[in-house]
Amino acid sequence: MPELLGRTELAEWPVEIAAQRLLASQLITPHGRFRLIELEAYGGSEDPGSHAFRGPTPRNLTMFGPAGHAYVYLSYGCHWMLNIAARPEQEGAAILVRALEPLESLQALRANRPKARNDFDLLSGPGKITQALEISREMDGLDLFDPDGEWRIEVAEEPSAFYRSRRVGLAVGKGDETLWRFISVGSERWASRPRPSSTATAERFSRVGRVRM
DNA sequence: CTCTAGATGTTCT
DNA sequence: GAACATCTAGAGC
Repeated sequence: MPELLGRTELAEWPVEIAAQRLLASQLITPHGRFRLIELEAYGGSEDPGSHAFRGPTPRNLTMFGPAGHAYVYLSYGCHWMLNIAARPEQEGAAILVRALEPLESLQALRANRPKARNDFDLLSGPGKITQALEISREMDGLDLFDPDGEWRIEVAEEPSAFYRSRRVGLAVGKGDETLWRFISVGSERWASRPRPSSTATAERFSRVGRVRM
C-alpha cells in the first residue's frame, strides 16, 4: 500500500521526512504547474536554523499554525520566501521551497524576471520563485492542501530518489551542518546553486534512495 | 568560472 | 547596532 503524504502526515512525520516525501509533488498555480524539486526542512526545538527556534513572532506565526498552509516571509528585506507549514499546530516547522521544475511553458514568467539569462534562471532559487510567480505576504496562511484551491499541492504518488546536503545560507553553528536540503535525482538542472551536477561541489552531496515512512 | 558589495524588513542584543 | 533561509551586477581570474 503506497503511503501518500497528506495534511495528517505533514503534521505527524518529522519535518525532514515530510520534505523528502514531498519531492516531485506538483505545485498548481495561476501561472502553471511546477514540480517541487528542491526543498529544505526547518523546525523543531533543536534546530537553530529555524525561525521557530525562538518561538512565535508576528512574522513566523503561520509556522505555528496548521500543517499544509503557506508560510511566506521577507528575507534580507528584499525577497519573499515560500514555505509549507509542517508539524502539529503550536510546534513550529516549515519546508522551504527552493527550486521548481516547470511542467509547461515558461514564456509567461519571463516578464516577471526580466534579468533571467535562460529558463534555468527563472525558478532556481527561493527568491526567484516568488518573483516569477508573484508571491508575497498576501499568500501567507493560504491552505495549499485544499483540493479546490487556486494554489495547491498535488502530492506525488511515488517518493522521489534524492540528493541531500547542508542547507544554504546558514551561519556556522546555526544549523549549517544539518543535512536537511533535498534535491530530486534527475532534476539537477533546475536546482539552485550549489547543484549536485557541478563537479566542483559534488562531494558535498550524498545520493539517497527513496524514503517512505 | 568565483568572489564581493549593496539593497533592506524583522528580530534580537 | 548587527544578523539574517537572497539576488544581482560588476570585478577579476
